[in-house]
Amino acid sequence: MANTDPPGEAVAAAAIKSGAPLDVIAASLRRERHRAGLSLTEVARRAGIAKSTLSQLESGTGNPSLETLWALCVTLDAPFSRLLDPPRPETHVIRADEGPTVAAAQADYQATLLAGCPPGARRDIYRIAAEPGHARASEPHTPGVVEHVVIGAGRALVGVAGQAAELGPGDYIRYPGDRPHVFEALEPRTQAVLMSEHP
Amino acid sequence: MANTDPPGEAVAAAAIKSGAPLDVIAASLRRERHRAGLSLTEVARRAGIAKSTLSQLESGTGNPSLETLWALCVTLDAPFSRLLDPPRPETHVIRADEGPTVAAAQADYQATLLAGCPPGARRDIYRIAAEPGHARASEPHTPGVVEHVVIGAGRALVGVAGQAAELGPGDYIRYPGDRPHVFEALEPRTQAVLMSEHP
DNA sequence: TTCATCCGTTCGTTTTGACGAACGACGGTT
DNA sequence: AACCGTCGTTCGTCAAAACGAACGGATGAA
Repeated sequence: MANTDPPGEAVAAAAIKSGAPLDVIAASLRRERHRAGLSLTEVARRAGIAKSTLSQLESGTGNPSLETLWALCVTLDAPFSRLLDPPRPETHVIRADEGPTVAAAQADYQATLLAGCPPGARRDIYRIAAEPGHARASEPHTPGVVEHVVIGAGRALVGVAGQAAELGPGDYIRYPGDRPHVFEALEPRTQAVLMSEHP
Repeated sequence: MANTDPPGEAVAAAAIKSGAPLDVIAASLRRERHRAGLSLTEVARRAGIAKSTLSQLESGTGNPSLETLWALCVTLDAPFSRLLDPPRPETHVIRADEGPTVAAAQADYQATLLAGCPPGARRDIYRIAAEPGHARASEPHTPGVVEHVVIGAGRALVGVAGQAAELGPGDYIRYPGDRPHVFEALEPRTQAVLMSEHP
């Protein structure tokens, strides 16, 4: 497939002005600077760059070098990724019987997407409801993915295939998601929270 | 505090050669290119940059512009952050009665840190065990924080103070963590998973 | 063997990002 | 009023990033 979109997350790519990282960091630089309560002059001084350079960057004119960007990230105490996505938080409730069901291959395994990967985050949160039966085997995802699971009720065999652990209520496991792994309910009405974290 | 370290995550900063993002991306570019099974010439062609430029970047010589980096990220289908941190995932289990208990102001509210903010992520995962009694009120955290809660057992009143929702097993809520918020158990032995997500 | 590709690196040229000085605007003192 | 300091922008200069052509080496086909 061709890659006409920004890297990172497909969802974020769609949300943000496509293919224009310059405008994005321009806005982000201003935002982060104001968040820190600093003047343009002061930030430029601390970062060791000319304030003219910063001025142009914040106005969207310019194509900063890695060193320049790095210096700004350091002084603004902001990770690189924060300069590439906007924020937005609000309260949202999804009841136990609501929400989009993502995987229902059989009726004995249901994954509900609670919080899909928005711009700025690299994780998906699912609610898992599973019944005993065949194990739910997952193919490896993209490299670097880490999955976190906390059991809410019931028991389940979870983890990398061959090294799966038996978990009960309250138990937590973290394992590499880029290898084959399983989720097998051992008791009826097993519930869990699964977080898939992309690198 | 002074910022003599690379941005992003302090832990990563310590792990990686400090203050030298150039060497890091140099190695990352080679790694990602080989992962994609492409030649230097081919990647340069697809990215629309001179292969001499890419050659110098991969050898650690050079200070790429944002546009150049972006083009490479797109053609390599790699998020920005992947070029700045190495990988490392492993399986880890924390049993229901294990793990560092973070907050136990009273015995009726316990938060256990399951996965602290590692390099590359901006979130903490907690297991909450609470008993009815006084509400657990939290002061606002740093701006932009979002909290996610899924109830595992029992019932609880969760959310921004004044707009809290009553949740039962399987229910999910997401709310801005940078405003005062509460977690009040309504039934004995209430269990939940809480994820605090930093911007 | 010779020829044809492809690989990745090196070198000279051109484009451009970073710099520093100067600018006008604004707000607070004296 | 005049003066001071700081704000953010604009402009000319210079160093450096990106380019394109040519290079030597490895591989495979004629």
